[in-house]
Parts: sequence; structure tokens; C-alpha cells
Amino acid sequence: MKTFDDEGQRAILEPLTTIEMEHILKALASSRRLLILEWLKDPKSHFPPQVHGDQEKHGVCTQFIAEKLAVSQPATSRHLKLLSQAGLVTASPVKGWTYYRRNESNLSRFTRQLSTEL
Amino acid sequence: MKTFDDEGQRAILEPLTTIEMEHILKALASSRRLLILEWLKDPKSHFPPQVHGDQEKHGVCTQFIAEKLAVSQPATSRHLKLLSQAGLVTASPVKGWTYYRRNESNLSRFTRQLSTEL
DNA sequence: ACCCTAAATAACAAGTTAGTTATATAGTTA
DNA sequence: TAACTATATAACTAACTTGTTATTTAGGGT
Repeated sequence: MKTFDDEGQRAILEPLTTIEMEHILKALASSRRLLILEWLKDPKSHFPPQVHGDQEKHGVCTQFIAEKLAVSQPATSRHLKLLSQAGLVTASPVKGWTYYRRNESNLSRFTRQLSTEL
Repeated sequence: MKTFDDEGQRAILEPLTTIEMEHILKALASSRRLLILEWLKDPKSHFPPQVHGDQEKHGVCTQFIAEKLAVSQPATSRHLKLLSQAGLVTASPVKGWTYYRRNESNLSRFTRQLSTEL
């Protein structure tokens, strides 16, 4: 549930629950998943050019991430699912591919809240 | 290794390594350990008065934390060891007791770095 | 319809985490 | 020294995580 402030610009979000914070921390407590988030900051410099979807706009397909992680496609798929369930990345399924990109607003919402609550 | 700025006031610390960041995230990815950190913000309101060491100054003894967590003393000891190894709490062994208190500078160093790097 | 590709899911093995009880260690006190 | 207390460690078990390979699902192209 979210509301908007007077200017309707910045979303004013409910604070993340303790359980959500814990899920996010678990999602981040993995060198592989931290790497994925790091790479997704700048897809162009970390992944080969994508002939189908726009990397900047929709994100990077699972295959590319699996190759760079050097683990199997199913293992990669699970890492991405965990990140996605934690709200740290957004999945965009398009024509057989699934593209993943960072969810910047949730990432910063998390770090802001952690800074004040921890 | 740390150096100090011109006024010698605030410590200027080396940034935490990726591996240290990951250890901290793993230490935080536990509801039990998050609770401990929360309780240690205000020992007086969460623990019985301590006749031996000063709670504010040295921290809270293992027993009290074990009782409040409602898990065994050894399990509690391990949780505290993980937090301590991650640098998030400081252990002060005094006369048979070990007191644990939050390491505020490391906690804020971590949240600051996470905010910029994540 | 058939084949091909990408991704997700299922089933399983290996390693890690988190709990337990029992024991060892260290300091204090009678 | 012996007894008592607080904590840490050892040994074990159960549950969770993370990897694998095999299979299923879903789309697109011929």
C-alpha cells in the first residue's frame, strides 16, 4: 500500500516490515547475488549486447547472467527469483525471455530504512 | 588500518572489503540476531538490572540475552560470536561474565557504505 | 503439427546453519 | 582445594541453502 505526498511526486511508502527487512537481508547475504546487483548497475559494460530486448530499459536476460556467474541456468534462475521476491530486482517476461533489472526505489528504500533502524 | 583526518576527530576508515560486507550481511540475515541488536540499543528497558557490570557501559551478559531469546545458552553464545566476528557488537569479558554491547561506529560504517555501494 | 529456444520447476546431493545436550574452561568464593 | 557460576566448545541432529541434471512450460518460427 502506498500513498503520495502533496506534490504527487515522491511516493510515500509504508515502512518495510521486520520480516520484509529480514528477507531482503537474506537475499543480500550471498556473494553471487551481490554480484548480480552490481552488474545490473551497468548492463552495457558487463554483458554482451542483447539483440532482442533493450538492456537499459527492460534489463538483462537470465542466460547472460548465468554465463557470467558461471553457474547453471536453474541455479541462476533461483538467485534471480530470491532477488525478485525481495523486491530488489524487477522481472520482465517478454516473448520467452525474462529480463531482470534493478529496482532502484526499493533498493534505496531498504538502505534508508536500515540506516535509521539498525 | 585507520588514519585520522586533520582535526583528529572522526576516524577515517578503510572501506570494508566485499568479503567483510558479505559477512556483515550474513550476520544480519537472522531474526534472532536482529532482535539482539535491537535490544542492545536500550539494555535498561529490555533486560533486568545487572548487579555486576554496568549495562550501559560494558553491555549485557550472555545469560540475559539467552533468556530473552528463549534459546539455549550455547546457541546464544554462537549468535553473539557471529555478531562479534562481524564487528557489530563488542565483547567485554570481565570476571567470568562476558558483556556484549553494540559497536555503533561499525554499524554506521556498514550502513553508510551499503547506502553508497548497493 | 513440429522443432527450437529460454526459463522455470522438480528431484536430488552436498555443504552450511541453527538448534539441542554434554562437557570443558576460567574466574570467584568458602 | 573444592564448589559454584558463567561462558565457550564439542558432538550431534534437523532444517535450510545452493549446487547439479532432468523435465516441464511457454513462445516463436518453419
